[in-house]
Amino acid sequence: MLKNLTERRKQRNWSLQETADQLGIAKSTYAGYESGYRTPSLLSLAEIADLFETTVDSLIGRESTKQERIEITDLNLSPYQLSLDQQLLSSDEIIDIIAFLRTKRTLKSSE
Amino acid sequence: MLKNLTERRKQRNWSLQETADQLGIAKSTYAGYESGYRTPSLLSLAEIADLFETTVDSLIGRESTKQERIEITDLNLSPYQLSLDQQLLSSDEIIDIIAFLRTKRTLKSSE
DNA sequence: GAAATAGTCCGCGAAACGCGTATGTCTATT
DNA sequence: AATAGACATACGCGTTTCGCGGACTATTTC
Repeated sequence: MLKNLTERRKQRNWSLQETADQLGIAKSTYAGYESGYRTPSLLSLAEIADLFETTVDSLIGRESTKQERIEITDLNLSPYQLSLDQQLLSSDEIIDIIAFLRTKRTLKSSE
Repeated sequence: MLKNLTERRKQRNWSLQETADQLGIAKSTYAGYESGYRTPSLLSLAEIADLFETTVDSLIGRESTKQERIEITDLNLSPYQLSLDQQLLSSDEIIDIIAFLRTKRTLKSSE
């Protein structure tokens, strides 16, 4: 069940047919998504998100977790960049931090 | 095709079986997602995103245009927490990082 | 009212899913 | 060498769900 799909479309004054045409699918298919009778393929879902300028997470109603955990080793896979004193951390600095922290944690655990 | 699914799992040192168990699906099903041979249902996809603490958009490779900058000195004011190897950084560790990096930067700039 | 437009519902054939099972690889043990 | 266990990969089946075209209904326009 996609969230607010009808509202998004109506805000743009698009008909079911116009919207379906833009997505390259049948009108009845698109209508099925709005009514919840059908679930789009992932590809279609991404296209719908593009068309309505939103995220897939938003369309499927996934709440953004309040306290978001960022794994330092995954930084390059994430949409985040760390900075210190307004200066972005270089990848070398990130590597240094990882090594530094791991060393500290090893020493700490052997006490 | 889900992005970096294998890498995400391996970083957590989970086997295919463990991961599938957490998701409540068959191992071969989960393996199919990693290899790209199968596409999960939306419900499963949301669960996978939850498990790996990421967004569906990220999993399907929709680029988030936001490259969000996180200032380390402001971490306690932000909705983010940093972790290393799945273990949250303590406030002492954050302080250590700040000191460590500032020292490195000072040395670097005096060369 | 008639015609055009927009929205809803249905059932079919095709596609894709989740599953259990079989097989392969690697490591450790006997 | 043979065996066992853990993990990963591949396959094919039955079931489910999809996208589609078209029929039908509702709304708008003239």
